[in-house]
Amino acid sequence: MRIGELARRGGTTTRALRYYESLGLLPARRGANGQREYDEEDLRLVHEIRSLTGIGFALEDTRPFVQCLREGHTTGDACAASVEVYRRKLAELDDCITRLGAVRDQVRAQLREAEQRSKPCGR
Amino acid sequence: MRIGELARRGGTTTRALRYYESLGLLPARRGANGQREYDEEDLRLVHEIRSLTGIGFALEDTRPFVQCLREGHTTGDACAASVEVYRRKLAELDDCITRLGAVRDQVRAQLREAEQRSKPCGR
DNA sequence: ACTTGTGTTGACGTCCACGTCAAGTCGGAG
DNA sequence: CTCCGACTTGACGTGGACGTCAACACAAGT
Repeated sequence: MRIGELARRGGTTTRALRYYESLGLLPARRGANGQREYDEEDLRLVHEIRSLTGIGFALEDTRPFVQCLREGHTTGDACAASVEVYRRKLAELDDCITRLGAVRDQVRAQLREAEQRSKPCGR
Repeated sequence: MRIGELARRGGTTTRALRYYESLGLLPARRGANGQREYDEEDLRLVHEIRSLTGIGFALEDTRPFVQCLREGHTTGDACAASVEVYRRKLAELDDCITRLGAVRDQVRAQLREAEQRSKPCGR
């Protein structure tokens, strides 16, 4: 299959796929005419990349997962490096959520305070 | 006072202050030699901007607060537009936290699953 | 033969909040 | 006068994940 079909079936764009290739994330075989040639395996890789980035993973973070699939594992997270990324992301997420929660509380407090000042008179 | 002092006292850099000016956020008067001239009022504005961006507000979001102070109010959030930004940010934060929480749970589940697969054999 | 669709590469644009660098100007101290 | 620090402007870089455009080649359908 060519890049257009892979893009459609993978839920992305040809531009993104060429970009992935430029990062060495998704190298492509070339046909006689120089066009990129992909197979069903590549479609799996694209799905893996998309589902991970969709979750909020950076492209670099998807590399171990893709590598893992390419090594023949049935899932991208069957390798230690992928699991490590999970762990790191989880820690990042926890941290981020905690910080955002604190900020939210702070903004909430400021908002209440501002509202109090604006209508301190009856009711 | 000149830009260097304002930067030091405001806890930022001269580069940032010039950038704020380029955005029309913090216009500066100019002395005879063309140098930017600031006063204590500007320092307050800088503090307002810094404390808001420090919380995670975008520079554009600080505009109503700065404007509010410039209109003579004692706090930047004394104006309706500022309060509106509070509300919007609060909603954004809640939304963001919710989504991140869902992602975290998802990653957690995937992690557990991957760990199960890796050592399904006793203990 | 012609058009349409799909492919190719490369380069530049986007968003955000500045950092960094270059080359020059200005004021005051010694 | 010289030197230093502070100031000026402008241009380019950063990171992430592509979007957009140019200019071209190739294949299939009518």
